[in-house]
Amino acid sequence: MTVTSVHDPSHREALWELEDAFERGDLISVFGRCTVSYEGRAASDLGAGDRLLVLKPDGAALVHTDEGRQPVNWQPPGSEHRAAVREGRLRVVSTRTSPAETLTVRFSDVHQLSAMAVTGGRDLTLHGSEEDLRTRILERPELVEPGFEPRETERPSSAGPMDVFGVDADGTPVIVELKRRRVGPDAVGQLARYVRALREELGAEGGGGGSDAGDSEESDSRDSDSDADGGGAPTVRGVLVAPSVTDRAAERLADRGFDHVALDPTPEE
Amino acid sequence: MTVTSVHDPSHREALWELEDAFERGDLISVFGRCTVSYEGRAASDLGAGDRLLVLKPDGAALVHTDEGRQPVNWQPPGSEHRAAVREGRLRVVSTRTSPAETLTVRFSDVHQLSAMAVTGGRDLTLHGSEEDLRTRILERPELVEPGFEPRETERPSSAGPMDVFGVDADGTPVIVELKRRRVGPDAVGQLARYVRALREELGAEGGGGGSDAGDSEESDSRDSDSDADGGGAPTVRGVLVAPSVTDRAAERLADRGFDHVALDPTPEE
DNA sequence: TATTCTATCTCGATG
DNA sequence: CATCGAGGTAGAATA
Repeated sequence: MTVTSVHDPSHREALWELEDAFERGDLISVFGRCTVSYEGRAASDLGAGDRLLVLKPDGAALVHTDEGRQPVNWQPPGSEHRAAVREGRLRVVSTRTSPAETLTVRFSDVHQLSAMAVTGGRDLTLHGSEEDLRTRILERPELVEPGFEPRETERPSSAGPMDVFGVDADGTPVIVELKRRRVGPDAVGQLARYVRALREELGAEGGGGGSDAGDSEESDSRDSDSDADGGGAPTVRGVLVAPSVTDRAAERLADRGFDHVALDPTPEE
Repeated sequence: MTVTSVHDPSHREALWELEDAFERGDLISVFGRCTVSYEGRAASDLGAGDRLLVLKPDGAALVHTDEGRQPVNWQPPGSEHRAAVREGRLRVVSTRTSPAETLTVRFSDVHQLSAMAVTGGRDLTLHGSEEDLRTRILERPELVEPGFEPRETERPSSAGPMDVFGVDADGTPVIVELKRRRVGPDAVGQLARYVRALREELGAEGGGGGSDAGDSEESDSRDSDSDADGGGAPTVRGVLVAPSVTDRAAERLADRGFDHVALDPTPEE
């Protein structure tokens, strides 16, 4: 049988089952009353209570209470689990290095322990991610605007890689920033850095402007005012593609002369 | 007994136990072979495999494989769990609204089902958080620098509340930004926004300068060059308190004339 | 290994 | 309800 399970075991019985399960590489769940302490990147203590301890063969450990999506305490994958009986009580310790951290679970009662050998089915297919959005736009560029032609994805710049780079119907360079969900002002800032970087790049190429284009990501009002269509700086358009934007983000988009295209990562159902 | 547990139940038996456990408000764990599908903020499908399903009385649902700290699929607290047998198979569905999302787990085999009534011990005490760092600095301001006097925490500004605001030995205003761990350039940007906001505020108060101090968070090189000690703008110092900074962040700190104080949230052991 | 960015982030505070 | 920021964020991609 793929599952072993003991109900109200003694602490010693629980220890035997745990060690066997570690040996087999099982996925383990333990119900019991316990205290939990953690020390590592931070430190925490949790008093006695009924909880669910999950131990995975990859080294992950999770302590769950009856509330919340997050475990109340945990240990990341790559940790090592050990179990022992001390003073007649089951104790499970999970440790890892870099950073050094330790999770200790001390049981006063073990109510139920189960272990299962896990096989197969690790291939999750997720739809509706930012990559889906990129795919969708490359297949149907007119969703951005009529006449838009994608030229490159992940085009490098001094401000990092742009999501999509292309030209509009007039041949003007367009930088498209993709977000799979509603965005705040930070996304506009990101787009602004790309636009500024490309303006400097094209300016340097065509005429006088920006030197080696290094670090100053946050200065934007150097060649102020004539942002939208070319004074001294070359024209580069910025388009933010996202399902929606916050009010602040909309203000900033308007300030910068950028456009927003409302688009979901998945076709409307 | 606080725990009920069935080994290799029929799908109908599993359903009965589940419904009883829902009724009692138990914390539930189910081992079994299943497929999982999610639809809501995104969409995903997961083929057949052995997994652990955790159902919480607060509505949270977690599907764990043998790897990773994160569940492969989940539903947040506030969802509603329902169970049924369809075509002879146990099916668990967890739904919530706003946003509308649904998690469906279809079992081909149920290996083990346990349910426990959970009591007590929800009071986690965590040490080493950003708040600990703030407390530590307020108690020992000299850790920032000799002569530093904290005046306010969470002082409001047009760029949001500052972590700690005070004055240095010369009476110069100092903005302190706290981070509990190693920081990148983003934290410097955050600090820069506070400093700029306060300069505008003080400038408007004292003399001519900045108008209504609204949105343009990312322009910084307006009164360039004489940043560090007063040209036209009033002098405001920025100090970043964190255990360490990345190279990029260090460059930016130097550019802005800001200081870095290396400090952990907890006293060295 | 270290850094950067995304996430069905989660979670809490706040307007 | 939306927004904002912290997190022992986790996890992936990248240099």
